[in-house]
Amino acid sequence: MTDQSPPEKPPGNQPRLGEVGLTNYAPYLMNRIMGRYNASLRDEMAGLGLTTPKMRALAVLSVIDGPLIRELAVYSVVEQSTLSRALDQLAADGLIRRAADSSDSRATRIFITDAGRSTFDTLWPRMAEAQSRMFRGIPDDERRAFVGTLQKMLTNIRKHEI
Amino acid sequence: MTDQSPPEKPPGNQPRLGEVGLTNYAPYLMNRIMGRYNASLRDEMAGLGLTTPKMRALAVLSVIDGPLIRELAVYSVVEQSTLSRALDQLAADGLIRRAADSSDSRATRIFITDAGRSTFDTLWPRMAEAQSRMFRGIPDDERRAFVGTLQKMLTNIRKHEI
DNA sequence: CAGATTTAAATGCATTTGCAAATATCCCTG
DNA sequence: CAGGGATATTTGCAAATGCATTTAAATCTG
Repeated sequence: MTDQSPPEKPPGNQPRLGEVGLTNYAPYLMNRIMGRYNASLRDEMAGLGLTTPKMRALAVLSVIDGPLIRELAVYSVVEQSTLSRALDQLAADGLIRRAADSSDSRATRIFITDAGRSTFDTLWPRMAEAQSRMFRGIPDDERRAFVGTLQKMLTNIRKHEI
Repeated sequence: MTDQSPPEKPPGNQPRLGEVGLTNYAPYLMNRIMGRYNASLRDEMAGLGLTTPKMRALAVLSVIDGPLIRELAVYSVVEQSTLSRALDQLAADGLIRRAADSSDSRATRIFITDAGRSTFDTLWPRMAEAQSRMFRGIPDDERRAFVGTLQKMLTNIRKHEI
């Protein structure tokens, strides 16, 4: 990849970040916003004995019933090995339950317990608040359009994912 | 904040995540998209001896000249202690330079070196590509609106930040 | 202006992370 | 149906992370 090799795609040379500016580079803005969102929940989670991976797993499990661990890893955006250990802790705390898959004995399905659901229910209002704060002063239709764009983006990056 | 205390805002009780659905909860979508974006750059960065914190610091420094470390931490979305150590490595590799602030001898300002700029220039095309991939098939005006909303969101969460 | 308080940055340390390898099982091919 | 990959999950281990503390310097207060 030397300075002389032609770019892979036609669009010519990319503008420099300096020209785009940080605040016009979407991934930067998104990382910054999510950094704050995640940090704002950390304290609340710590009070419930949860970490980010544990919370994300619970959140997904509150919506999706009995996924495989590898599916849960994708949905909850947590590395598989990290998730494996997070699940150990959640199981030890009785918030989830591992169950052997009926047709594939390599696989494990994860189910949230009543205790897990109740823990998540304690946390959810804070997550909803955090979202409201993010969107404060942004009209509903703009918000809807924004989420619509996010959904398209997820489809784009999902190529080889679940 | 018990179940009886009135909510801060009129909208009554928050809907459950189950009702909203993961794919209508913006923070979930954003975390998932950024997880993929960050992962897609990790290999490229590893080849340049960079980690996510180091890359973020370089990216910000390519745009903002000589910030204080604490400012750089905010802009680059990296914990101050993590950044401190990332800067050690970047300095050892000659990609940045620490310089005592002239008016406050507690403070340190960080400057990117030519080598640092050139390393970042190698990485930037991949970052730009990653962004293009995210936005594939999304029309320009929708993209602009999306970034506009992100900027509003950044303002919202920025309350006590820089 | 002395003492208390705040602020900037670095560091100690226990925990967390993620890559790579190990383990167990499944599936495909000849 | 045996053997050679795939695939699901866990685990070993070194490195990275982040909280809390330390150090040093600035600023506020009476």
